[in-house]
Amino acid sequence: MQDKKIIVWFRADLRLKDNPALHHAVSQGAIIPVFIFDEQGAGDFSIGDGSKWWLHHSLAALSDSLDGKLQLYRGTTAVVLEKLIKQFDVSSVYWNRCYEPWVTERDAQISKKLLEQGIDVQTFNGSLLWEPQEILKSDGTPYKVFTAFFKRCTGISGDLRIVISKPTKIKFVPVKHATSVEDLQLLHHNPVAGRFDNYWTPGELQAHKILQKFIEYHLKNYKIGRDFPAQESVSLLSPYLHFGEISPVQIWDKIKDIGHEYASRDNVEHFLKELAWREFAYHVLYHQPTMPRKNLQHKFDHFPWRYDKDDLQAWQLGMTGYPVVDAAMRELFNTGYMHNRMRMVVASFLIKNLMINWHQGEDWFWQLLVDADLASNSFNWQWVAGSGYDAAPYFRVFNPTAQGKKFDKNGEYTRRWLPELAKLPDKYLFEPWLAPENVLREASIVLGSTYPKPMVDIAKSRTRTLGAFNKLK
DNA sequence: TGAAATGTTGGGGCG
DNA sequence: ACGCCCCAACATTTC
Repeated sequence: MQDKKIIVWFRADLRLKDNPALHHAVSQGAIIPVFIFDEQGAGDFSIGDGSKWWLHHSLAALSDSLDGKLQLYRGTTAVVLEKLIKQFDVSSVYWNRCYEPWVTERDAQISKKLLEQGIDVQTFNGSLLWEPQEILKSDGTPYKVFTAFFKRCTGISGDLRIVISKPTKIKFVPVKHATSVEDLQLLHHNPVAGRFDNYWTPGELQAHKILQKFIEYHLKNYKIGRDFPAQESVSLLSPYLHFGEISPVQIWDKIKDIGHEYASRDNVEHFLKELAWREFAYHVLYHQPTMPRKNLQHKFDHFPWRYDKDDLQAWQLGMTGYPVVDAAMRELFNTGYMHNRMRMVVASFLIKNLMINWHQGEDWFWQLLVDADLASNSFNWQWVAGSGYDAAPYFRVFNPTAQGKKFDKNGEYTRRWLPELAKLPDKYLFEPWLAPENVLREASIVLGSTYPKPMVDIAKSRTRTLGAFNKLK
């Protein structure tokens, strides 16, 4: 009997190990592995420069691991698939599910059309621990509070699927197709290309190396260490997770029973909880598809945001005059990544000191982050803004100076990204405007010239925003 | 996964 | 010895 021909449609699952769609396809016939670059329908959230950069390298890595058999296309997904199906007499299309509203909508249409044509369509869960449609409160409504969500999910954690190993042998349908990763032009006119090259190695292989390194050296101090941006105490797995170079099931499985020789229980559980926050973001996005643009708490709809292009740009480029904020924004600009605590600090500054709409920050992050993820990004911006369901209270405002003194005590992180302040003593590093003339001169700093003066008064701007908030009630 | 404002306590200086 | 004040240190409340 002739082999069944199955298209494995790669999306946010750019890996061979623990890939349900690939695994099932390989066990049932010969495959055509396909990736289609198609951003039609993404609206305001078509792929950003940072993600494009990562995707390029990630696809190159996947293509290598598939012996160059990955078929790459640029175009309308439905059209590409149908053409392939006709050309190669394909019987089945398998893929792992995605959860962005525009993607689920498109995929539902594609699935319907293919089924009507008698094509066998099978979709799988490859990207989440707990899929949103399966987790509901006893009253049938989605969760709005993390703790309850977490309790429910971990209560049924025995239901997590077993990690699937890499297919031992893959049979490919012979396909002649010349499009290479370069032809997708993901690095074409991409301003971050080159800039990010020094910091990352995308790909499945590296994802596992990084996880291993994290477990060996950093997990033991995760709970406390994760607050200090100069330390390497965080996993750095977020971009790998976003593109599916590693799955949350693989990570969860590897971490959950870690022995005491590597890390204590509270460190392990704290890390697992962070994975669960990602799940919660997907849960809320799935059930509330307007999350990327609409306040989850509607009373925020009447908030009198300022729109000031220059202020926004000063924030974007790390020229606010607050060293901790600027260091973090430069880290983002140069690497496509920002440490978690710093994300909270810069978001708080934009929203609560500059009083600029969280959408502006969301967009800038979306453009640059290599781990830009619709669910996590919009969820967390709403978290900081206070407009989310289970969000930080609105009045929680970070003070960049205090955050620096607390979490970057010896200025290692701040100096790393702000070389122009490198020679400033610790005492004034987080508030250079207080430094005496001679200290500034010693450090070769001219405020307003080599480094900006603070663009707002922290106390006054905080009061202004809190006042505006109080009027909403 | 805050920070500022306000309240309380207790030790030491001093008349 | 005692009361009073000051203020640091910590706790609580408020935004």
